[in-house]
Amino acid sequence: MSASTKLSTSVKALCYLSENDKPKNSSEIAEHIGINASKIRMLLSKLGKSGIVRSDSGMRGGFSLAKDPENIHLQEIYCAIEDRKAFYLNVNNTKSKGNTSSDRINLFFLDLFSEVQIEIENKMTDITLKSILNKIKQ
Amino acid sequence: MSASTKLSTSVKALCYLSENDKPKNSSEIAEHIGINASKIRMLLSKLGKSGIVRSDSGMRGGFSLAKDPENIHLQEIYCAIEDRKAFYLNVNNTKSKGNTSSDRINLFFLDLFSEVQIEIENKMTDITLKSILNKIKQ
DNA sequence: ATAATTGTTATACTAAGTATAACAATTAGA
DNA sequence: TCTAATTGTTATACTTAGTATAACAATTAT
Repeated sequence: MSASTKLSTSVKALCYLSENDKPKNSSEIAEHIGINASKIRMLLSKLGKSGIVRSDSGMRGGFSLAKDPENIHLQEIYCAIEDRKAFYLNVNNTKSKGNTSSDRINLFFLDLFSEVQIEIENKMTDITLKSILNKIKQ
Repeated sequence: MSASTKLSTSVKALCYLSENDKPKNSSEIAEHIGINASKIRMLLSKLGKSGIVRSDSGMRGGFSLAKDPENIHLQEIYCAIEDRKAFYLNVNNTKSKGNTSSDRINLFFLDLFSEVQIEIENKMTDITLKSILNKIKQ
């Protein structure tokens, strides 16, 4: 599952949870989104560790939002489900970490991609689950 | 080869060509960059079709820059070597292209990613091969 | 003719992504 | 205490994308 797909899938699950007071189990969420229940559990388990959702094991268990939608930021969701930086881009890393022209071009691109990275992070920090809910509701 | 690796590899090749008046063949370029000659030919062939490099077949053939470094933009290089849009991100596309909440969330992310896309393109349009050469030379 | 070269296709292999299943651990309720 | 429902995690099988290289027809200078 690509980083961007994980992100959109997580948001779908969180939007669904926001519509319900009672906990929803992974099968219900999975069916609503159209994705496998194991996968949704893997994602929501991570969101649980970051304190975005609450999960209860056992009978009558399930998932529910642990915070208000206006206090859940896209950036926070992303960090919860992904280890590496958002939309990480690579350069062809040469063996030498010296100072050849190839090394310096790699550095140039790493800097450029890192700038892009920061811009994306800033953009995501400004977006809350609440604002997404407002945009998508009709 | 990922989009970002193709881009950095192409720039390495173009920088190398800019240092030389005489055409360089794929073996020389490949050895300088530390990559397979076939691969470099695949990339430079595309850059040739976009008029960024000139390629001559046959004995004493090879590759050379077809334009001044100040007239070669990163965006142009990217478009030459890549069909799809830069750093394309996906959402989990549901079967229905209807108007379910999942569909609307997909649209939200497609819009967001498209904004990011435009910002990256603008950034790349401002960067010329000449400016990269200046930055990396010592 | 010959040798060097590009442009393109093909091959073999590895890594990443996708979809799903399996099951121990946990918990509510009979 | 037993049972059924549930999470959290690991495992499996399969498909797709990425990586590295080779092969060879077409082209061209000598």
